[in-house]
Amino acid sequence: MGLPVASVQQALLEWYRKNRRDLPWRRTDDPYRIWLSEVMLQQTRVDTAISYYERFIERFPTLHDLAAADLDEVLALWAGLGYYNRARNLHAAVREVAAAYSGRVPAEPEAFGALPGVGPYTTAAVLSIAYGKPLPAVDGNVQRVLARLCGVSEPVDRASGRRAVQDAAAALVPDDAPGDWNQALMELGALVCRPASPNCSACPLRAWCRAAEDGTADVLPVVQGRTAVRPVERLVAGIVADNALLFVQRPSEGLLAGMWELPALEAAPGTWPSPLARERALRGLLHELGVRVQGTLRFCGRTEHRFSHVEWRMWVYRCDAQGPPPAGLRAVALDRVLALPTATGIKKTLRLAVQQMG
DNA sequence: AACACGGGGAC
DNA sequence: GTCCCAGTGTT
Repeated sequence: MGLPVASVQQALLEWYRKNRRDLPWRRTDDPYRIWLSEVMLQQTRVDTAISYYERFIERFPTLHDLAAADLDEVLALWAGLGYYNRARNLHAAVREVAAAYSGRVPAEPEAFGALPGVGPYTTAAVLSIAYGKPLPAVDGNVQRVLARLCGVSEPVDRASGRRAVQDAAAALVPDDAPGDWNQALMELGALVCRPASPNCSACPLRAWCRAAEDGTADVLPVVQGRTAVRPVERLVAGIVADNALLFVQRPSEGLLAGMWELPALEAAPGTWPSPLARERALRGLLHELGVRVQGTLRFCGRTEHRFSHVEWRMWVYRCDAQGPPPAGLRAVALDRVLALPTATGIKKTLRLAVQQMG
């Protein structure tokens, strides 16, 4: 690699000890809490995760508290954070630790890394921070920092580029303070070696940085690209019966698996080109559900929600119905709807539907 | 190797 | 609008 490893380590660790942010999970040495923070931080910014982490720890202070909890309550605390399989996997993993390891988070990479939701990054991060294991934790920040530091020009989301970064990370991780080192690399990526407009003049590694020398900091890391977002139109039915809104449950697999939402129709853009077409489609849905509609369908408004791979373009309607909720539908009192712990994409439709009731 | 899987903040 | 974040699991 050609890097003076000891000098680089010392420079970055010194910078970290002066510039590290005071984050809640940095005030503990409890492996469970460190693990929770790492799961919440997967594909999630620090600022977003903090309040969720605080609420979670308040409700589940120990691993055993979480293991003893119902999944529904765990998911309710996770609502709005996204990637809900993280919560399911963590809950299952914690139960496994409680049962198979009497509640002690395993310190061996093979055992810990075999738990659901624990991949290579989380294994290295948790075991280095909680147990001092010298494992290189490579996340998006580290990928960017090392691609620039070492001048990796291959795409970092391809095998060759990923391997180059991984090798660099393995060569750099120190034996004595691997947890601080891994966090220092990530902290540098978050505060200085940012995706856009990196602050190279403030960087403790500038003297050794290939990208700074070559002037390529703004083009590294090279990423091949991601798959396009697929647009989907949705007709959403706010059905009011007996002062309550009717909900249906999403399929147990896939996007927002198992969550409750307002009944909806989904199709490719252009399927319902006119108000009449939308109303006719919705009437069909209501009939299928076994809802006895009373009066007219009323348009409440449009809203959009972008996921990582799909975009919902929604029309929200409301109507009144009579009789008890048909099988499979669940009634929620209007004044409780907006307090429901649910995904943001669903919450947007609820706000529209309830707003129009006023 | 490619894709599914949330949501939001920065530009 | 675009990018991408303290990634993992499935196919």
